[in-house]
Amino acid sequence: MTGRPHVTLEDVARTAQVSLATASRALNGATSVGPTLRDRVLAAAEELAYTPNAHARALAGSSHQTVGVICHDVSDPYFATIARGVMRVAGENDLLVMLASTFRDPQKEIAYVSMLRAQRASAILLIGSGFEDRAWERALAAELEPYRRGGGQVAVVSRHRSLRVDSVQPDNRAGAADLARALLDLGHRRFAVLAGPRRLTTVVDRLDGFRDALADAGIALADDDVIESGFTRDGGHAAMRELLARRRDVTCVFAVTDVMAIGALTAAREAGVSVPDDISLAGFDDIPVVRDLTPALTTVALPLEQLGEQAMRLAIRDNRGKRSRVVRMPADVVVRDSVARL
Amino acid sequence: MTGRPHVTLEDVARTAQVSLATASRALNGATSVGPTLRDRVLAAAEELAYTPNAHARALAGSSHQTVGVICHDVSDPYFATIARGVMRVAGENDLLVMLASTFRDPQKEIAYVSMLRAQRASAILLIGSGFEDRAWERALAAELEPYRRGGGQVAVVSRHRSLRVDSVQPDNRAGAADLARALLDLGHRRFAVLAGPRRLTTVVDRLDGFRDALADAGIALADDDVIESGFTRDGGHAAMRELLARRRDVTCVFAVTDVMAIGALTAAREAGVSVPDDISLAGFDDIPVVRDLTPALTTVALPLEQLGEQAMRLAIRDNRGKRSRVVRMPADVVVRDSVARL
DNA sequence: CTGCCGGGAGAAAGCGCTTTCTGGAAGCGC
DNA sequence: GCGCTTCCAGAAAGCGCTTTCTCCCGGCAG
Repeated sequence: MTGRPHVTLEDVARTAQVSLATASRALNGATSVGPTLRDRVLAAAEELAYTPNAHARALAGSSHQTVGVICHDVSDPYFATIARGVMRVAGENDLLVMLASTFRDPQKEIAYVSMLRAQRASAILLIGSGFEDRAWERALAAELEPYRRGGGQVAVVSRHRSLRVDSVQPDNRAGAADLARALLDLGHRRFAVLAGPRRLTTVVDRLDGFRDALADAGIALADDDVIESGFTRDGGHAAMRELLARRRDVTCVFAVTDVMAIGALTAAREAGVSVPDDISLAGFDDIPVVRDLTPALTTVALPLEQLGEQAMRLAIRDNRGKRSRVVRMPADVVVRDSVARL
Repeated sequence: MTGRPHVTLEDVARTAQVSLATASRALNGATSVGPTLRDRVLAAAEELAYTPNAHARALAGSSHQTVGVICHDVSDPYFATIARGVMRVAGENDLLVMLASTFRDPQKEIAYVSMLRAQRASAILLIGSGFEDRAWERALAAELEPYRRGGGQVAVVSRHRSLRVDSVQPDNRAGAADLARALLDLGHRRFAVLAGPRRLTTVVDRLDGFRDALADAGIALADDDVIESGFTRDGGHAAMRELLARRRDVTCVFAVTDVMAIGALTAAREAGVSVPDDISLAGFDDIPVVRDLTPALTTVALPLEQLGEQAMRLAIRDNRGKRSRVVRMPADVVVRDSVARL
C-alpha cells in the first residue's frame, strides 16, 4: 500500500468532537459510551468512509481474525472441495482465510508456514500435508513449535507421522480395505494399483489398507502390480497407459485418488479398452465430478466438505495445554458403474 | 492469537547486544551495518527463532505483501483453475493471498471487500464478479473508491458495467458467437440454451453472442428456447431435465458453462438420451475435466490459468493515475465428441 | 596538527489502534 | 446536605516495528 491519505480513527474522533478513546469504544460497541456521543461517532465514521486498520488493531489488541490454510494445489478438486468447507466455516466466523498453494513443494510449505507465522494468523491449517521425510518433518516442526508456543493453533487434514497436533483423519486404511473386499465380492481376483508418490502418507495408507485386505483373502499384490506415478490426472493417465501396455490378466484397477482415476479412464478409452467391460476401475475420494463420468466411478467416499469444516472448527476452538485431538472421518465405499461383476 | 510470549525484535537486539535500529537494519539488509554486528544479529535471530511481526511492520513501514481475492466459490472448477494461476504468480512474488468465497451472495462480496480494505491488502482481485444490479454496483463502488484513493489496487476478471478498474476480460461474446457458427456449420438448426442467472454479466454476454450469431444466420432463439437455472452442475442437470421433458425437436444444446454442461450430460444419460447421437451438447470454459467426459465435451476454451495470472499481474503492477487497463483473453472453440454432424 | 567529511550505530518519533488509568459529574443513602 | 459509589469520557501508555535524526569516531586534505 502506498502511503496515501487514509482515514484514521483520529479523523473520526475529531469530526465527532470526541476523544480517540471514546471513538474507539463507540465503534467497538463493547464498553459504555453515552448514546449521544456514540451516534455522533458512528455518523462521523460513516461520513468519512472509515475502515479500521486491521494491522494497528492486531498490534494494539491481541485479536486476529485471519487463519492460514496451506494445500498442495487449489485447483485439485480434492482440495478445492475441502476448501469449500473451510471457507464456509470461515465465513460464518468472520474470519479471513489466507490460502497458499505449495504446488507440492515441501520447501514452499515450510516457507508459507513462516509467512503465516509472521502474519500472526490465529491458526494454521495444513491440508493433505504429510510427507514421509524425516528432515522435512523436523524443519516443519521447527516452524510450528515456536508458533504454537506463541499461542497459535495448528490443525492438519490427514495423518502426520510425528507432528503432535489436532487433526482430521479420513480413514484411508479402512476405506481402502473395504473397497478391496467389495471388489473381491464382485468376483475380482487380479488387481493393479495406480499409486501416487509413496512419500505421501495418504498414498501409503490407502495402499496398505488395500493390500492387507487382499492378503486376508489370500491374494498377494506384487510390487509390479503397483504403478507409481504423479498424484494428478496426467499421472493416472500415464500409469494406466503403462499398465495397459504390459497388460496381463488384471481385471480391476484401483487408482488411489479419483483424480488419477479420471486420467486412467481416459487412457483406457483412448486405448480402446472399455470400462467396465474389459477392465474395472475404482477410485478414492468421491470428488463431485466422478458421478458424472461415463461410467460413473466406483470409489470410496470421503465427506470432503466436512473434512474442511471440521478442520476449521478444530483450528478455531482453543486448544492450548490440552492434548491434541483427532477427528476420524468415515470412508465409505460407493459402488457405481465402473466396476463389473465377474 | 492469545497474548503469549512472542520473540520480538527487541529480544533479538538485546541478545545481539545492539540497538533496535541496528537489528532492524541488519535483518532488512538494505542499509549499511557493519559485518560484525550484522552477523551477530542474524545469529541471534536464528537462535531465538525470531519471526518479524507483519502487523507491526505494515504499520510502521508502508509495505504490505498480501493481496485479496474474492470469488463465488473456490470449489467450482472455473474459479479453482483461475485461482491456480493467481496462486502461482503470488508465490513468485512472495505475496500472501487472502481468498474469500462469497457463495454467490452479493452482500458478502461487499463485506469481504470491506474486510480486505481493513487488512490494507495491497490489491483486491474480484473474480467472476459482475452482477447486473445498480444498487449493488453502487455499494461496491462505495467500498472500492476509498480503497483506491488510499492507494489500493483493484483488478477484475470479467466485465463490469460501471466499475472503472483494470480488468481481464475473456471474450465471452465472440466465443459464444464462434461456437454458434461452428454448430451451424455442423448442420444444427434447432437450438436450446441452458443459461445461468441473467444478473451475471458473463451469462448475458454469452447468451447475446450466441443469439446474435444465430440471428445472423436467420435463426431466431425464442425466449423459451432459453432455460434459466442455477450456475452449477445441479442447475445444468435440472435445466436439461426440463428441456428433455418439454422439447423434442432440439438437436443441439448450449450450456453457458462447462459445469452446467456436466450436469446436463448426466441428466441426458439418466433420461436415456444419448449425447451426441440423440442430442448434441456444448459448453463454455474448457475446465480441465471436460475432455475426460464421455463424450468429450465440445466447448469454448478460455485460458483459465492465464486469466488468473494476468489478473494478478495487473494487481501487482502499480496503476495509480493511469487510466484503467483491459486485457482481453481469447475464447476459442474446441470441437470434441459431444456434438454430432448432421 | 586542526578541521571536516562521511560512515556506522544509537535514540527517538511515530504508524493507528486498544486499554488501562484517571478525573469529573451525577446519583444515592444517611 | 455531605461523602460515597457509579458512570462516562479523556489522557496516555504502549503493541513491535521502520526510519529519520543525531551523534561519535576515524580518516583525510589543508
